Amino acid sequence: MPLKADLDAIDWKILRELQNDGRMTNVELSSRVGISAPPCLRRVRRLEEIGIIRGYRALLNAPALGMDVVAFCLIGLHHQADNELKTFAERTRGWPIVRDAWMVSGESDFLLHCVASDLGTFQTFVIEELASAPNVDTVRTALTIRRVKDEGLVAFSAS
Amino acid sequence: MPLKADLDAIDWKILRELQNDGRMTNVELSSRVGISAPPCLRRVRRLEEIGIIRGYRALLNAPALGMDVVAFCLIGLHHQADNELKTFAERTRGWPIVRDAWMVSGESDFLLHCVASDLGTFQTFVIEELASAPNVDTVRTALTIRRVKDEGLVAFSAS
DNA sequence: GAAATCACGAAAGATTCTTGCGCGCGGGGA
DNA sequence: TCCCCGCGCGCAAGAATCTTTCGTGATTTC
Repeated sequence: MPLKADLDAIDWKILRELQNDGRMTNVELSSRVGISAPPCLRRVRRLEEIGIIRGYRALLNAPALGMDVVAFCLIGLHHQADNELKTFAERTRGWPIVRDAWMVSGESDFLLHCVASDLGTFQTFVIEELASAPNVDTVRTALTIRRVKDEGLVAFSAS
Repeated sequence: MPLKADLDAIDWKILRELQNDGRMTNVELSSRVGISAPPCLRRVRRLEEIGIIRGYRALLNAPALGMDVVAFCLIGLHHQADNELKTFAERTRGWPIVRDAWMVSGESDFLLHCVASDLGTFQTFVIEELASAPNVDTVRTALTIRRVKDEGLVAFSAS
């Protein structure tokens, strides 16, 4: 997985299109980026193989699935030694309510993106699991009201 | 977009599979969930039409694309009247560095997920755009060190 | 109990995927 | 300058997939 891959303008167009619609057919994609289907497919395969494209995901509507609570938690630990950080990171992977987690620098050590069916479930999780976990010092919570912007991870210029 | 759709066990399996691999072919998907291809495709189309599936997205490797800085910003506003919130929400949509944004309740009013090519770009954005924006009171920043967990938005039981 | 509704699965045509191959373009080296 | 080589595109064809149509069986409704 090279940290710097040489991508031309067509590669960037492919990435932009697949970030907007990851299920687009290859012929549609090739038409949009201006080449024929076979080289387009070869480029996509290459981008997958070198790790530029990490995978594909359906985006789900959490409220419609009965997941009414989306929240972020900022966690501060008592001790930030390397193995302590790894231990907590491993713990987050065992909590289904935690969907994404980041180790961060700043006022907190971890940021957790949480989804739960209702407020009671989330509060129980925060009190009985999160705040009770070893080495956890502070837990700050931000309940989401609504999503305001939802683009892919990488921005593309308007070319 | 009904808030409560009636989904059976097969629908849930479909959602789980497509959340893990949104580009899976329909025959592969139908095989995994245990039905034949035509009804499987009809179910996927239905899930898309009623808004359970919001779309599909390729997941990109930001560092490999020269995006070395991923950070979260917690924003507090001076005034939280409805039109003030809408104004700031609209502003976030015009900032390419901001990839996702949430309106939140708690100590802050907004949480921004930001991606930039380097620290200088990000700092310039924070100082000259974010903190300088009208009505912005506080800006707290958490630079990410690494991603610790990365699942889809919705958790599925092990069935 | 009869009729209607619903969803599944087989079959077939249309579309897409995937591979193999020939061509043209651009970059060294004699 | 000319030749050779490597790279990537696009055509074409076979394989796989998508998508629709239709018949059947199960469940529900009246």
